[in-house]
Amino acid sequence: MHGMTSSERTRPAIQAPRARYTQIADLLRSRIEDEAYPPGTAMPSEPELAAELGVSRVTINRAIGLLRSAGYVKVRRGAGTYVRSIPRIVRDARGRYGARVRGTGAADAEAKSLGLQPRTDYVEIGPIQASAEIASLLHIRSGATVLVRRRRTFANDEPTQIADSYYPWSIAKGSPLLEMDTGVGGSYGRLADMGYVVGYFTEDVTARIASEAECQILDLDSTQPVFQIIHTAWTEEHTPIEVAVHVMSASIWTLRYEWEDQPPPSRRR
Amino acid sequence: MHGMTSSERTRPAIQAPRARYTQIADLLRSRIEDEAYPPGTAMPSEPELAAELGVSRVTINRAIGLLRSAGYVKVRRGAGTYVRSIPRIVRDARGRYGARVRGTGAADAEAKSLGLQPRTDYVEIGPIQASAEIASLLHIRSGATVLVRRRRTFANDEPTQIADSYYPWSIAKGSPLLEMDTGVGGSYGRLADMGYVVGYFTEDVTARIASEAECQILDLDSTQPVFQIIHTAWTEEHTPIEVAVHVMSASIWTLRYEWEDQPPPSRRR
DNA sequence: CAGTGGTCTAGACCACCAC
DNA sequence: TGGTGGTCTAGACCACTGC
Repeated sequence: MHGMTSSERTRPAIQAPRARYTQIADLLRSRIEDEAYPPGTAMPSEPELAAELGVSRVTINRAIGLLRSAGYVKVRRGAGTYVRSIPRIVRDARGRYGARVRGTGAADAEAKSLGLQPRTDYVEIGPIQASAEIASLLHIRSGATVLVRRRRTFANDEPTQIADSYYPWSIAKGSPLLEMDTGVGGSYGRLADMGYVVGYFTEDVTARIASEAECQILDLDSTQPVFQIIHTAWTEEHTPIEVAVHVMSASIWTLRYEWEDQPPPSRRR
Repeated sequence: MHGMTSSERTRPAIQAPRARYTQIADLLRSRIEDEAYPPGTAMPSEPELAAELGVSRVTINRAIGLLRSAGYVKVRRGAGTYVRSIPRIVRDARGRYGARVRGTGAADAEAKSLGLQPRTDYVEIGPIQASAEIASLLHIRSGATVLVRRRRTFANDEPTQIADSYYPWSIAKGSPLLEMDTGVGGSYGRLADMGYVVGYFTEDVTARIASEAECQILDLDSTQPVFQIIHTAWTEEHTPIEVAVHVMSASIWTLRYEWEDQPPPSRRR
């Protein structure tokens, strides 16, 4: 079919039962893994690939869409499609929030351990009205005032994470939590100073396709999956004192958890 | 543009800077959330929607592709596109593996608590050659023999999870782990009988687009994200005695973790 | 057999980037 | 200004479903 004659043996067989665009995605993926297209370099343009493989540009575009979802390539509009080169970052929940290691920079430490240049930007620190969801997580009434600390973290100037923390205003009002630098021991240190000692943490992890806003902030494609972590710090008396919502690209991060094998505590939430 | 005259006010405005297919996806999503398209029912066909919204069928198809990725709808080839109705299932890692609660059915208990009809199928139980990855996780040499137990779990006959557990053959050989029913206390109970007592667990969580094989087994679209959990059971002496790989649809599951706030143990892996 | 969604193409227009 | 990717369309063919 389609004028395919003697070239049948020389060009890769993009035919047959499986959809062409999936076969092409597999082919391009293998070229990336073999470093025929090395990390950081531009792939051939879509018209070039279309000509090489004997399909329309739309089909190439769709194949590349699969590679984008999987995080293999990143498109720069008008400039070309580039092979990605960021290694995975491990987020060790327990180490991260372990009493010893705390500081301003759990995320920064993770990035640095991989030889990446970390940075954290604060976007907003101040009181707001709690959304229904945040209020429910903090066990306060919807619309009550909460302190929000919105941060963005970067590795080699590439955005890696959105992290928004919320505290009941009754706790945060007039405290060092309103400052950008919360000092030695970080926000949990300051909470402890005020008598709110963390007893345990919970995290609820979901994964979903990134929203449009998240794509903007994290520089993701609109078809890439993200992790959303709802992190809650509880006192021993089972009062939530902080809720943090983290959103991060799933293709960059691995989440690590660790726990002892023992009967769960008598508390039940 | 495009023959749009007096109907401009009556039909939704699909125009303007944003791509049409994203606007259409938003529109359809809101109709699903408002139950204009109730759960379990068929959406209008693609040609119908194309006529209603004044766009080509390809554009409708692309919009529906977004809803599929997000798990809002499920397509039955040749029959139509149906609104999804499965609730989220929470997987509490600690409770799940807590020494008290163990049995054959952690996944089953989770499903049952939501009023869903659980089922677990065993696909394979027997010795195989370890892949490089599994061997590395079990701290044995690549190609060594391991016992694999491959299971599939279901809720209301819909597949929810792939779970493959691996044990060093030196431990598993001739043991009750070769049986389908491992009895009271499950596989960890039998390991303990043999002197391999679990000290702690680790889980490495990633999320990615489902592979073709996983789409088949889990009845997913090829653009939907899945969780992959690498679960390892360790003795107090830091020897891995079981590795389990779980793959599950991200749009169905929420993963829950909980831990005490204390300095991490001295061990470091 | 008619209707459904899956895929593909050629051609087109656009916004954006780099030169 | 030319090249890049983003999007859209009309028309087509296909496999599959259900009657």
